[in-house]
Amino acid sequence: MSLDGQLPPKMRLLRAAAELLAKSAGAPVSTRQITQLAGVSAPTLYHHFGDKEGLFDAVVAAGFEEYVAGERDFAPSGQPLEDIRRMWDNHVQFGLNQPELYLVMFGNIRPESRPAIVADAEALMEEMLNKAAAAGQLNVQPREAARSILAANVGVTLMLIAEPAPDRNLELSTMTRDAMIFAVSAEPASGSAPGSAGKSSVVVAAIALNAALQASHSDQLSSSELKLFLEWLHRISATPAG
Amino acid sequence: MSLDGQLPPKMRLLRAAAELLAKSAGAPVSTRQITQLAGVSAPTLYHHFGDKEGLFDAVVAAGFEEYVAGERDFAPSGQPLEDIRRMWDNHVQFGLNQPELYLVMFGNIRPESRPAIVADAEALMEEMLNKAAAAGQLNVQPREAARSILAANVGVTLMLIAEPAPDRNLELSTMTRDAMIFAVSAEPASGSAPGSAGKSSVVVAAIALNAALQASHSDQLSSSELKLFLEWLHRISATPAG
DNA sequence: TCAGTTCATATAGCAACGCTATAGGTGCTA
DNA sequence: TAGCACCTATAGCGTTGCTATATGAACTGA
Repeated sequence: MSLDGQLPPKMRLLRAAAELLAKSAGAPVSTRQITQLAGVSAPTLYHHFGDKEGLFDAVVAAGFEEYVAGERDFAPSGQPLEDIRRMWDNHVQFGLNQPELYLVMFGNIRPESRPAIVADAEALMEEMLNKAAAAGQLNVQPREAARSILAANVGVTLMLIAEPAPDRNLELSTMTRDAMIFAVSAEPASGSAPGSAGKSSVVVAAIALNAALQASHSDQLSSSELKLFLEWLHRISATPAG
Repeated sequence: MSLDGQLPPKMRLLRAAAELLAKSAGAPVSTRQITQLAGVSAPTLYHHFGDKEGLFDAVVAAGFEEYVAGERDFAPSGQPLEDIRRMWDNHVQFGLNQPELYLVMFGNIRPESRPAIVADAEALMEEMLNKAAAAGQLNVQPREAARSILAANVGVTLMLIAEPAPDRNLELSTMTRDAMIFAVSAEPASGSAPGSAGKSSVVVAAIALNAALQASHSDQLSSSELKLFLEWLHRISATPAG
């Protein structure tokens, strides 16, 4: 019933709390559950963490270290904006992997206690944006860009967490990500996208449609179809909505 | 000590809960506090709302109605994208005015219960974006644009709530707002467009057409023409680039 | 070696919590 | 007036976060 008897009680409490929190689906986790799973009695918790909240803060801090480690993990690609994309995706993935922890970290932020984490997360992203700025790829100050991108990143992740897992559509993330990165960048990562793996499928679809229509050789639509298609388009776009 | 004795107990409970929640700064609010402030005894709460959570859900529902009313309040400017800006600002202001309520509404969303509110908020924004799409001002589908904009809007609002009030810099909001709106809008301010190097006017028109057709008032195309058009569009956008 | 001190854990229990079994009062309709 | 819903209150159950107090283990200095 209890977690490994070998670890010190402090660690066992941390792991028990994290485990129960992850499984709790939002329901409150009691100190009695935690201490029982840790194989420890009540006062031990208060000796080490002072508070229930203190314990949860420690869990959050541990989770945040894991987050930071993940954000630093990959090798820099040499293209700062591409690295920002990876940081974004990594952030989203962290949230989806540990939704309860994420909700505590970013969903419950109140002015009196939490923003230290937010500030650190911002600093992490700002660090990367500084490289982009140095390379002349930014049209706003790195700090503002970092705050803006992180805010959008958090919002997207919360939205995805709110959706039932089977319905989750990660295109929301890639689309918002690319919109934000483009908005702060000085030069559009234009058509010849470097390592074009990162392009959103919306853009791909748009380019595909464009190409199909421009090229009269399209084998998707016959030339007569195309002619009709364009005629309809014209008819409709010349008409006020309604 | 008790709220107006004239209102029915159900209302008094709602108001007491809302008031205590607003003042609580994140600390939990007990049913005993609520019932005492409402001048009512414990079982009354459970008679009307079943649960503590039921009461809080009712508070949230009331808050959401207020939010929706605010989002519909202003007269349409005739420029859909300008209206989207106002919706964004209104959203942020709502969050800053009632941070505790907002955190419950958007900061604690879990897949099992909450997303109804998110879906409604998305629908609200999608409604406005449909007008933009019909006017040919969008380069993505209104639903995707609404989800993306709302996600960023929520993220920004949470970030601003997390900051101590004196330090709040609303430029984070305006900057992110304009970035998102620009990213989904069809008309680049100048030069080349987002990630697009050429989101052609054909694409924009196609999206506009799609929006107009969804509204189904269209007498511009016969229903058979419409069906064919949508089939072509689907064929084309399902085609890999190049 | 051994008292003194500090650290770490346990027993037992308090006040406050969410909630409910039960019953009494009120205003209808017949 | 009887009967019946509806609404509210008294009292109390089990659980919660937390603590007053005590016990054992490990280190310290003389």
